[in-house]
Amino acid sequence: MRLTTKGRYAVTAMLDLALHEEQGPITLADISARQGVSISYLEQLFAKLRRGKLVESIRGPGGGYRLAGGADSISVAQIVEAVNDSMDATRCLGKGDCQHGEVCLTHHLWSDLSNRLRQFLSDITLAELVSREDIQRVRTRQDRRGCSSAQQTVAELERII
Amino acid sequence: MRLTTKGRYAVTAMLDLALHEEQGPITLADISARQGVSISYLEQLFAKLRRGKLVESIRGPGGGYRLAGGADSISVAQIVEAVNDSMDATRCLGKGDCQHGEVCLTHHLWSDLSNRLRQFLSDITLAELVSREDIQRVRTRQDRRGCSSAQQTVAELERII
DNA sequence: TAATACTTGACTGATTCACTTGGATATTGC
DNA sequence: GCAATATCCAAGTGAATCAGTCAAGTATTA
Repeated sequence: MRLTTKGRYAVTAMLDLALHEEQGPITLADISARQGVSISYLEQLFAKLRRGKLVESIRGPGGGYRLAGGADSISVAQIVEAVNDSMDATRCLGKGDCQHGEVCLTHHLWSDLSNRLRQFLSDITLAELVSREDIQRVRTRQDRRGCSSAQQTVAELERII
Repeated sequence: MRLTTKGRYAVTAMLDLALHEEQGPITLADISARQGVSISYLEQLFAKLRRGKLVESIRGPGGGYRLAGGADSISVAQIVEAVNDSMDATRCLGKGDCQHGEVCLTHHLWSDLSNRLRQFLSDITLAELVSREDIQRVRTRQDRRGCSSAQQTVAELERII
């Protein structure tokens, strides 16, 4: 399980899709403008998300992308694994070159950790992320700084609801 | 929070250190031989782990590295953050270039997820990883394949105990 | 038929990864 | 003091990945 900025871009884009689900197909141009990622790069990411059956594409005018399933059926782990092609086969697995036992031991410890991390991210769905933040943002709005201001609150909530 | 093979190497090396804690200072040559990572690369990783005060070094013959604190006081999150220098300042934070509100929204959703992940990895200590695996490995020894064989079990357990 | 928007492929500069080389410094045992 | 050990440190390297560009397609709608 690898977690880089690439995965973050993918999750962010999928979140954007989830937030505008009711608006019909979303174009990459929209996501690019809102999230500050180049269209060309989004194309690459969505090609993989499409292969992973996480999004559906509608071609032609009025087309775009939409979530392949409900936001509650798409986990963060799925998104990250879709864009990070081919996780590294962890040395001993498959090749079986852990004669000493020691190599295998710590490898297994890492494997255990990696599985727990994957499970953790599998339990977090897009829907859950969005809904949690919906509640939290209204409650702690006044305490924040930098990203948000009082004027923006209304506009943002309008988009959510 | 970034998670790459670099972080995996670091965690694996620290696990190796925790497993041989009672043997006194462990040399990088030992870790290199056991974990299959080059000494020079380990040097770079341990330079950062040392700066992060996660390990202590003893120079000269008979020297090596040992955990700076107890294995129960060192978390996986600490290790990963020590070797991955400087997490990316997530665009809008600081610069405040999120006029539209939308950029900030999904950014905040990601930030929420990132914090949860960090919390998750902060709760997992080296000691917990090692002890959990100790129990698990004996219990499920027979069910596994590839990495382990019946003959290796005794040798491995001897090293643990 | 023209405009829209996805699809695919090749390519590029920048960065990171994993490693190498070549030293220097500190400590130990003789 | 001297040689062996082992950490420290800096620079550099090939390969891979990142993030983006460019240039063609194809499918759909108005």
